[in-house]
Order: sequence, then C-alpha cells, then structure tokens
Amino acid sequence: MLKGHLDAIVLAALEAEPAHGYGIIATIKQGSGNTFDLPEGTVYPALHRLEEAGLLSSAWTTPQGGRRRRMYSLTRAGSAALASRRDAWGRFSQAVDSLLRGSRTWPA
Amino acid sequence: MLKGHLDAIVLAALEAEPAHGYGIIATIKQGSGNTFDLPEGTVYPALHRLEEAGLLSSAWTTPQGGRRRRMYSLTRAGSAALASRRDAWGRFSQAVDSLLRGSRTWPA
DNA sequence: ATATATACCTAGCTACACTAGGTATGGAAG
DNA sequence: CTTCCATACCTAGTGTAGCTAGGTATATAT
Repeated sequence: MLKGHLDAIVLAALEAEPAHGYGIIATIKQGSGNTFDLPEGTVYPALHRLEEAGLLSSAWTTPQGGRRRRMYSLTRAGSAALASRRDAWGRFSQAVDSLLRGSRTWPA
Repeated sequence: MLKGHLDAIVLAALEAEPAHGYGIIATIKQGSGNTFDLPEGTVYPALHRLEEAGLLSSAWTTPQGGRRRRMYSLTRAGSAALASRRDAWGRFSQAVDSLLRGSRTWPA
C-alpha cells in the first residue's frame, strides 16, 4: 500500500520521458528494486485521475508492428506538482523517520 | 495523510514509556516537528484497533487531583510488530526515495 | 491452432484516516 | 460562584484511494 504517494511516484516515472501504462509499471517496479509491483487496477485509474487533473497529457500511438499504446507525458502543471510532491515527501519521510527513531536524546 | 503508517507511529510513541491518548498526540506532534498534528478522531480509533489486535494494553489511572486517563503500553506482540513495521518503513521509504530521485545514472 | 505476453479498461470492495459531533472534569477568570 | 477553557475521552458516519477481479484485443511464440 502506497497510500497517498502514488501520484508522486507516477509523475516521477514520467519525468525523464513519456511512457505508457505498462512501461510505467515496469519502470516503477525496477526503480524500486521490485518493492512496488503495482497492479494495473492501481495504475490506470491513477493515470486517468492525473490526466483529468491536468498533470498529464496522453496520445495514442502505434509503434511499427506493435499494439496501440497510450503514451503519457508530464504537462507543465505536472512538473510543478511533482516538485511540490517531492517536497511533501521529504517532509513526510523525515517526520516519520524521526518518530520511528525515537526523538529523545540519546544517553552518552 | 499517513495512510498505513499510523500504527507504526503510535507504537513508536509508546516504546519509551506508557502514555495516554492526549499525551501520544502531543508526543507525535513534537517528535515530528509539528508535521503531524493528529486529530483525536484519528488517534483514538487507532489505539482501540491496536489494543483489539493485542499490540497494546490499557488501564485507567487517575493522577492526584487530575482527570481520569487511559494509559496504554506496548505488549510484547506490540514490540515485535513495531520492529517489523520499522523494517517495512525502511524498505518503503528507500523505494520511494529512489523513485523520486530518478533511478537513472547521473551524467558526469 | 493455441497459448502467452502485451496492453488497455472499469465496476465495485474495503480499509482507514478524518470530520463533526458528543460527554465530562479540573482549574482559571471574572 | 459561575463561566470559560483546556484537558481527556469517545464514536457514527464520510470520503477516498488503492486494490480485486473481472473484461477486451492484438502480436508473437509454440
């Protein structure tokens, strides 16, 4: 469960270059060292949400002798959103880190 | 949104010493540098869930001239659960980190 | 000819954090 | 002394987001 951080992850996966659904899933799987093997039922609705929100744009393409693919790219708003999500993740993870570490001062 | 990480945070807040609901909220707020100011409607149900699951035990106490408090402590199962949650958090945050960082090799 | 991998889609479920209310008591302010 | 606030607890209901479990279709491999 990625609760709340999926959007950031998907946006980040599209930062380097446009990609299609299956490719995004593969990118996320590899980039996370197999930690995140997301089901399609998670990723496709997320892509639709993000496009609906104007953070992604999509276009159908058909590579030579291949099946049709819907390629997604970051919009300008998407880049901005990614930056802000990265920020939020930084604050969030740092907060959780310090809570799990136990914030009391260590004895000498 | 803490989705999925709340349990770990609450368990960690009780690791050092037993505490009551309000105290736990304050501990989490301070320990996170004010990042997490959790509403009671988030924390109390979580405490009940965790007790139900056997990870916490509770007892009513009434400090001298004070209001009654329900003090929660980690059970042995709670300690074990915390350890495993810490592990899961480590893997999770590392995976998100590398995805948000962009896992491609950097140009020289 | 059949199976497998690729590629996309979505209705509905579930879990869970949160909203928005409620009760009660101790101490401070007036 | 009574009114207000902070402390302290509780829960019914809501919103949502990720996931389950189904479906369609085409290219390649067997």
